[in-house]
Amino acid sequence: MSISCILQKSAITSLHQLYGLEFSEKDFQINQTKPEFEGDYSIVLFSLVKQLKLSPEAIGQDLGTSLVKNHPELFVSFQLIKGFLNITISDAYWLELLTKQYNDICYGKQPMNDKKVMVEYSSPNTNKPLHLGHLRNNFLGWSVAEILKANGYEVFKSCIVNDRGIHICKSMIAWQRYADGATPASTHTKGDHFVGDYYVKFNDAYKAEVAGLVEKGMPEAEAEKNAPIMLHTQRMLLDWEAGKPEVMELWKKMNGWVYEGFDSTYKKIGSDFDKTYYESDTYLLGKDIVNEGLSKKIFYSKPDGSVWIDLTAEGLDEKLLLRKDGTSVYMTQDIGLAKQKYEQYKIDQSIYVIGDEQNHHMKVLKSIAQKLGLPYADDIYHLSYGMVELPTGKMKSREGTVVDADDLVSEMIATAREHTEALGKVKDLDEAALTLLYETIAIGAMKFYLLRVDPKKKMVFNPVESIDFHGFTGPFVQYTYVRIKSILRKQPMPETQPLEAALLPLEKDLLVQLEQFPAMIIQAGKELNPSVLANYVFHLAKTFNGFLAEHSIANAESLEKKQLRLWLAVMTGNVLQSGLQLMGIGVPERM
RNA sequence: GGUUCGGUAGCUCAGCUGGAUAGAGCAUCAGCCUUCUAAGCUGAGGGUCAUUGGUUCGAAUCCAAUCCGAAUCACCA
Repeated sequence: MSISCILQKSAITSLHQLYGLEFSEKDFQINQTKPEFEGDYSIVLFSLVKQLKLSPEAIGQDLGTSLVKNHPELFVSFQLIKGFLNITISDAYWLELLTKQYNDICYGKQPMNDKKVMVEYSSPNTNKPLHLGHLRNNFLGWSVAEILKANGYEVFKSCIVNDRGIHICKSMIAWQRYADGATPASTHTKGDHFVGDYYVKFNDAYKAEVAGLVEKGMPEAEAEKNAPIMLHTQRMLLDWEAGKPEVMELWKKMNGWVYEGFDSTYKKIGSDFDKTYYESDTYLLGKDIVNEGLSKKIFYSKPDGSVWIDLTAEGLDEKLLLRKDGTSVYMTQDIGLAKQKYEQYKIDQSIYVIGDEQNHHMKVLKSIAQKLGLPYADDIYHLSYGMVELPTGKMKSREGTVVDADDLVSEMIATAREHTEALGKVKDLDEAALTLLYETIAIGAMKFYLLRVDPKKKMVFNPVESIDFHGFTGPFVQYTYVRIKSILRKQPMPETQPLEAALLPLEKDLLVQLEQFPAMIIQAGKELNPSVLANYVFHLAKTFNGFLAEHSIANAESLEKKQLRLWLAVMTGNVLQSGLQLMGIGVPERM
């Protein structure tokens, strides 16, 4: 239990002893004491005034005295300033924390809680390469999964690959028409980019055909429907659904190229999945649920045979679930897949990491599940994140302003190399170690940059700012870790002795922050928000650097101080490493 | 038009379950490398927390209205 929780519980007990009244956590707040005042944690007294009909000063005096009397080993003194009761925690408490936890790799991790969660993220289309938006999604999903693990959940990472449909046929048609047998290997192109290029070629050809038809006097809307290449593509989709061998073969071949490309990108950015679903396997799911809904009269048929649900009472609209020809739509298969996940993995919660443009869809999905009375309906959670924009505005594929994931990774690695070479601190490392180092820095910078903001909010990706390795960045935190490692390599650990000397303010600041790490993990898990950790880890690194500028470890005033500071360094290093790890960011030993 | 989300320093963002003089980073300016990695540290300037009203001992935070911006409201996925 964190010290602020202990303080709150103790205060509740003291208030009961003093005034005979029951209070709860909601009745008063505990804050960290502002640096300009003496003390570590503050109890805000105002909210108690009304209930106790006493002045804040009187309450503070009573409460402070009682706390110190009841727990002299924890609370050594108090100061009463305006309506704030500032409590000073004993050095013994902080020293004990350090002694017990300084070298515990698992510090901050919560015990297993028997709950199972699935986190679905990434969800690529197999007709184009991954871009910046996918990166935010991947980093978020992976990090949230790790954070949940640290909170004691059993977590399954899943991915649904959008590998079928009209858009996939588009690149297939274009390849048939224009590739003349070219392959990723023959053109030395990464498979997903190769296929993506044909998707672009399709759109160019389609546009040209539409323009041609319009020129001949056809209205635009009609031209869009009747362009030969589009009709051709639609025929191919029907052939695909009928399982026509040559279409299936082409489809498998081209998707294979894409997967090869995706695999190498995923490997580079450190994304992985416990289970991959393919839409080609799941797109027929959910039809049994439609029948169930019809028999329960939750769904209804229209005269043309299509099946709908009326959600107007929920403030939503009517939603189609089965077309008149009996084929299912996006929503139908999502309902089916939700059920499959629940049944296969016995999960208690299903988290979907999907952009906020699908808020409506996910709300409808959950609402349908609830209406059907499905047992897992309430456990469907949409982790909705905002779009990534550029300083010039939104990314638009039509205008070629989409930031490609692979390009970005290569640029970041190149920048990391430049920086590192310019500083010249690791000239003695061999080529393999250097390659690893550049990747660790580059990927760390990208992940930190995309995870440091609240996922719910849309964010601006500034290419210039993103390659800055100073300040509120991943490399800054990594660098702090590297400094710690460097010190620990050079300073032998003195023989352990009990710590008793009084803590200096900067030493205590560090301990106060280290003590908050478990609470941060819990908060990040509750909010499904890695930015909590990004902020925390940055502050901790900042505090450590400040501490290091002021106090020497090698030439500490005494052997005891040296041991204390080495332990502080070890623990700070561990916490930085764990915190970064929860964001998918690795730490180098040198940089 | 309906629904949802957002508006905090020049820029990017914290803070939002109400609490002390609103914080970081970048950018700008001024300092700090014969001692543990300067990808660092210290300091300065920079704010009508969109606007107005309300609730409260106390509001960036809660409520209402207004203004501005975004997403969405497909027999696409």
